[in-house]
Amino acid sequence: MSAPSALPASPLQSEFAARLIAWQREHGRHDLPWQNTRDPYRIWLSEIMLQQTQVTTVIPYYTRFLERFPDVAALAAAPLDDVMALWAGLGYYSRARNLHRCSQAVVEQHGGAFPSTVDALAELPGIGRSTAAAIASFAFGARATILDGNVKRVLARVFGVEGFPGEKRIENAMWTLAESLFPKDGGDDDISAYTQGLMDLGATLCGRGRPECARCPFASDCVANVTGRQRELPAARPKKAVPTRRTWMLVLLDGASVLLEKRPPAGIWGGLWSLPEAGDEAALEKRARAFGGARELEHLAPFTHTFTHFKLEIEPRVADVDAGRPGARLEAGDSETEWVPLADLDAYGLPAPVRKLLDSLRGSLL
DNA sequence: CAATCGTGGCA
DNA sequence: TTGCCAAGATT
Repeated sequence: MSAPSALPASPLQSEFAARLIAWQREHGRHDLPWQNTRDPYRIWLSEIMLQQTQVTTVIPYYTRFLERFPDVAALAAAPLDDVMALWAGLGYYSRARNLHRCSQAVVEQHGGAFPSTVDALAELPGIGRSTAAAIASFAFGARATILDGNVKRVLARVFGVEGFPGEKRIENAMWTLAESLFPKDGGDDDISAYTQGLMDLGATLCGRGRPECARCPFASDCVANVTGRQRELPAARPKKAVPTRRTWMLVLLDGASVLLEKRPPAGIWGGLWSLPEAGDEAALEKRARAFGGARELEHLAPFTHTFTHFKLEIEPRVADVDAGRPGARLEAGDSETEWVPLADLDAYGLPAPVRKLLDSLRGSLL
């Protein structure tokens, strides 16, 4: 076990864990909904939801999810559509698909009990190295370090790690550093406090905006604080141009029912229900006719939805089913479609902008 | 290994 | 208003 060659040795390395554990016990968070349990199911669920997602966003989803699926067997037995509906709005929907697959793997391959080692956990869908370490350390007291966004920020500042942490070489160095800092001894409670302390320090005192260095247990040793470079560490992500895509969405109404189309299992909004789309006005008119819609498409106000990697300009169109036309209310093509009463939309997993669009429409129609 | 994959909050 | 990115994993 040697210090990472790319990083300078710090006198802090031997004291880091003990100081962090003490700080966590005194000043860390102890009452989040997924704390004060060693149930690997609850811990796993929270860790998956918290991937790239802030605590305040997760809490209501977590509560609802646990009510509906109180244990891994209940989740494994549920239809994927039900899981997607509960996940809708939380984003990164591959997490929900992998969550469902993972629950079934736990039931079918592990007898319904989560494995207790980092390596076995990391074999499961949706569980990578850091999430495996979080679950294993919280639920089973395993001696494995996490490395999430909080830890990267703390390490970059305290130890002065240069370079963008998303870059492979920098991330590798941080894994080595994080492992070298893990407490050499201590029981399960110490390990939990340590792992939680890494997260708490990054999420509370050492946030991205204005770190509260005066309250930090590492203030006197922290490279960023001592050199006044809190704003420059960790290095920012390299900027990239954000491309714009454009899509036409069809709100096809039959009375108080709307036509939904299930999205492909992979790609953006994979596995959610959405509105039928087309790449231009004429193609959407053609699709509307194929579904039994009237010829005239009413224009609604276009709007833009911004993703991390691109902007999507949405051109919404509304049409009614042409009741007098033979073959009205068809379900054409090989895509999966359903007519859904507007009052039942809550049971369907819709993309956030589609949810907003239909909610506003429902308000004006009813 | 760099790109992909959501959404909402906040500076 | 715009930019930035949060308890990352997968391909």
